[in-house]
Amino acid sequence: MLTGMGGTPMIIRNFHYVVDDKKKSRIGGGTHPFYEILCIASGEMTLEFMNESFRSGSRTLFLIPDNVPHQLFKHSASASFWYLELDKGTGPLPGAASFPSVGEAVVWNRLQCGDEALASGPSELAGLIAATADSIVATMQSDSLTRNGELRERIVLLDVSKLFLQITAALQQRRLLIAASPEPEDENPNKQIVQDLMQYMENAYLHEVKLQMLASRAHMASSYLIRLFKTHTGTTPYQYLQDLRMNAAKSYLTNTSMTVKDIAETNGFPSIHYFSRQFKQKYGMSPSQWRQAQGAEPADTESD
DNA sequence: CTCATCACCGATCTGATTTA
DNA sequence: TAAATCAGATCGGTGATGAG
Repeated sequence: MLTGMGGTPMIIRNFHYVVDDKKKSRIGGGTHPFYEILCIASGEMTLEFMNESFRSGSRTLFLIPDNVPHQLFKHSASASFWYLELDKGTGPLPGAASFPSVGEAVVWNRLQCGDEALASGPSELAGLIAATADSIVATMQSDSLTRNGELRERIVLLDVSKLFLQITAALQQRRLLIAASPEPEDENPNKQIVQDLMQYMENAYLHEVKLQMLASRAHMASSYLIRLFKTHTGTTPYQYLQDLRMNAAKSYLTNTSMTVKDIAETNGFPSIHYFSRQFKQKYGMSPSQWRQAQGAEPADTESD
């Protein structure tokens, strides 16, 4: 563990290096309260997360924030990857680093699927990030540190903080590049406001989000905000929020045995009644019927 | 006990209009 | 002409209730 200046420290909950050559395409996923760093070492895989599919090959580093449902699929005959699960704790991270938000993780994961993936990216930061990721896995697998688990954890957590700082720098650099490019759309301050609100909702969708909160955040009337939001995204703020919640809930139905009531509460729905009705409206069947149709395990009394 | 449905009330959305 | 507001329509959110 890493002792900070106050609060509970960040700790490593789990590390695994996986070599998978089985036929099954779905090789992992679910949801858990730990921040996860996932690195594909070889093969081609898809991460499904926040209603997006991120398909990428080897030397890719994905970020999966805590409590965000996700699934991992393999496309090549064999694949190897490692993942590190972190309990965030409440204390500060070394070097004033911070865990990338859900919105930042989405942007980062998108970059991993494009030309700027870890190994092939044009920026030298990509090389530094790859080196830090290599350092993490090397430390976790180091024979000489097996007898001193606490020291190994401290070294890895320092690397994790360093990795987050490097990723933050890469995202900042990316933002500067976008700001400098002459795309007329990005000069529109309203689009920036809408993007800010989308990011805010991606971070806060598990809690109560009121239109009035969004309106005061954007410094405009709620009715005008809805119009603006729809112009840029094709959907309303509330609908966007509901989609985030519904997708998260669907993943819980598939990957856990939690009751529908618990899933509704966990994903920001105000009541099971409302969740159930919305679900049926959207997918044509009740949550429990949908779960059965997916072949997922039925709800039990123990929640996950 | 869990989940689904119904009816009512309030929040959200949209068309019309005004303002700068 | 774009930005902003208003008022009415629509839909989201909640409590009560019943089925399995």
